[in-house]
Amino acid sequence: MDKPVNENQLDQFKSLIAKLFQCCQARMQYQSEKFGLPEAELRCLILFGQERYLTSKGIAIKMNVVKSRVTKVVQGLVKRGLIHRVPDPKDSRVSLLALTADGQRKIDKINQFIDSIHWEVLSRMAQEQRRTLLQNLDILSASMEAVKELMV
Amino acid sequence: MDKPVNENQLDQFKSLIAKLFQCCQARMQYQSEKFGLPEAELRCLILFGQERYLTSKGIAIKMNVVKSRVTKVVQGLVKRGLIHRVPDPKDSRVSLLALTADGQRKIDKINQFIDSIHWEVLSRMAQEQRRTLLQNLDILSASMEAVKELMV
DNA sequence: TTAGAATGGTTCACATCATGAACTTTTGGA
DNA sequence: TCCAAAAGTTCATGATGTGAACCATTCTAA
Repeated sequence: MDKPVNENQLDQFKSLIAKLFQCCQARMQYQSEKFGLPEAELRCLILFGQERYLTSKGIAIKMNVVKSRVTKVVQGLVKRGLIHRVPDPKDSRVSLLALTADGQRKIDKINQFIDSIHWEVLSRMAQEQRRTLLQNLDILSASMEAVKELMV
Repeated sequence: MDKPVNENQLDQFKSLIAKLFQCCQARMQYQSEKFGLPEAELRCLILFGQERYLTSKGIAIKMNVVKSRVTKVVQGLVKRGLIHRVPDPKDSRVSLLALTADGQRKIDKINQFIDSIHWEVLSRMAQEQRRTLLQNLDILSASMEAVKELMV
């Protein structure tokens, strides 16, 4: 009974996704500039919003990046005084990373900015529209996630 | 009358967008691997799907990249035998770039892959769902586009 | 209990992506 | 005709990322 995906839908979909992607990229570039941090360091810093202490390994997993890369990024953030190392009392191989006061302030400002951008996007539509949009995005993201798994 | 954006919606929205973005990124990495081309060269190659001839300048604009970068990318594609240069008869400063037969074959395969991925995502939902999704994405993309303009 | 495997990090070499300045050649306008 | 603008190239620099080699330290199994 269900009609198959047609050409038009496919093309429209491709172009919409491409636009969304570009907007996200532009936002990240902008915010890197605005806060004077390389994109990777900014992405790393944000992780500390969720957890008080992180290890290099943990960061590598969350950032989906190899551990030697994390070494570099963390060095950058330490040099900037945004995070600092504390030795892990349980295991002397690892050092725990945590925000400094400066880092906390920075992260607050960054999160505020990110929220404001997303808020701005949502606020341009009516409440009802927002609700259905989120429903649809949820379905889309599940579908994309599933296809991504096939792709490995 | 309209309720304002609430915390929950905002967080949900942020996380959905982040997921979509990651899926797109993963797809591009995968396809770069699959076709044995650096991401930038692949992105450049695809531009030739729309137009028969491109100049370095035109590529720079479409890729949103500085012209010296284009020089490098084009060199790569020429070295791989996927595109070739023809002198512009009107202006000897510019060389026109065009696909070789190999390049045409490559681009066909790549587009087929891209279509198949997008098709796969869409085909996981019912026709009616697809229709409303596309409508919603259209609204979203317009809104994001508008916010992006504010951001410059 | 102690040798050897596994784990957490660092360093280094390498590749890709990207910018900006300096430069060459050609074009086009005052 | 001369000079500014435009198209490309080259070069120096920096960010992002991988993978291999290497140290410590910790865990495990004979």
